[in-house]
Amino acid sequence: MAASATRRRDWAKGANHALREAGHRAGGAREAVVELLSKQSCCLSAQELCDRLGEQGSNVGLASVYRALDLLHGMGLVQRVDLGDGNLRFEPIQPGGEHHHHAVCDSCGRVTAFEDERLESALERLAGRLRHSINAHEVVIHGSCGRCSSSSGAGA
Amino acid sequence: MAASATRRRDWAKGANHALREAGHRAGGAREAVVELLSKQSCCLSAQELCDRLGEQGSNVGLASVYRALDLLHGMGLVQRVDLGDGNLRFEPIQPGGEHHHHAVCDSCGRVTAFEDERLESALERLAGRLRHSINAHEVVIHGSCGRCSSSSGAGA
DNA sequence: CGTTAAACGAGAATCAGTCTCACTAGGCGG
DNA sequence: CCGCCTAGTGAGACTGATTCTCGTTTAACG
Ligand SMILES: [Zn+2]
Ligand SMILES: [Zn+2]
Ligand SMILES: [Zn+2]
Ligand SMILES: [Zn+2]
Repeated sequence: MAASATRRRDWAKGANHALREAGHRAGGAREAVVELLSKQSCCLSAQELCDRLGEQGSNVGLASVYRALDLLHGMGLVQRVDLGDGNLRFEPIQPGGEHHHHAVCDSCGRVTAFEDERLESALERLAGRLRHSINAHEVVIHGSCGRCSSSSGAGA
Repeated sequence: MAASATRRRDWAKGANHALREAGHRAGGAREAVVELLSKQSCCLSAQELCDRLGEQGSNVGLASVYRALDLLHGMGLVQRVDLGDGNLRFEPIQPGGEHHHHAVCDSCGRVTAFEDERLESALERLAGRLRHSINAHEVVIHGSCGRCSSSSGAGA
């Protein structure tokens, strides 16, 4: 989908702009993280980001990746995703609010992203019933992916 | 609520029974973990469980706590709760499906448990729309708790 | 009781994430 | 264009949660 590619490019542009606005310099490592992040369709761990940057020739330190992610997270530009395997992952937050959640297959470990409009509105309505404002929400489903559940017992 | 106390006792009984059925011996450490877990209204970290057991006189090793939790989790008797603070927490899964989710205050760090029937049914309906079976789900809300949001701008 | 292997406790090992520090380089006035 | 100042950076030390290891304990079963 071309629209999504455009959106990602916009996200990178917006993120860099926001960083400038907030008084941050244009460091190479951080821009590399932003650019790589903008190309992902789903979440990556800090280590994965660091490795991929290395493969691309940008030798970015892991600490810088964490620094950049932390900053971006603090500015509401990326969300942390915790799939329960002990590794935090990160993905861009689209300004339009478009986002997805994750389903983890407990048999094969595969992570599937899904969007669901009804779930989102259910979560919005939930806000009205809680004495707690909702800045962000995270939903993680555990179960068997289509592949594993069709092949009968889904070996652990 | 007495019903809930009964349910918790039932959970402990059921968990111990399931462990026997699965061919596990009745070890003191594991039983202590099960019993302590069954008394909690919300999730605890492994370290907290270990500390509390120590206070009660049961000198249970941290490794045994992890072992027990891992086993129980593998048997679908406890759920891991990840609130994003780097500590996994654990709580019993009630066989009846009654459970709650968690809202984290990004200002003060307080964790609030909530139950919401409508959210649960929304999640059940979601299952029908995904090519992914749902064995478990986890919802974490981030925002400001009632206390923090009432005191004006709720610091980042 | 004696045998056997699961369960246990203590501490070592691992590993994601954070912190430190000397060094590099972006931004800016001269 | 040059040099200063500080934010940004990379390597590696550090931390703390979780897992692994290993010698000891003890439940289960005859
Ligand atoms: Zn994703
Ligand atoms: Zn699968
Ligand atoms: Zn609060
Ligand atoms: Zn639920």
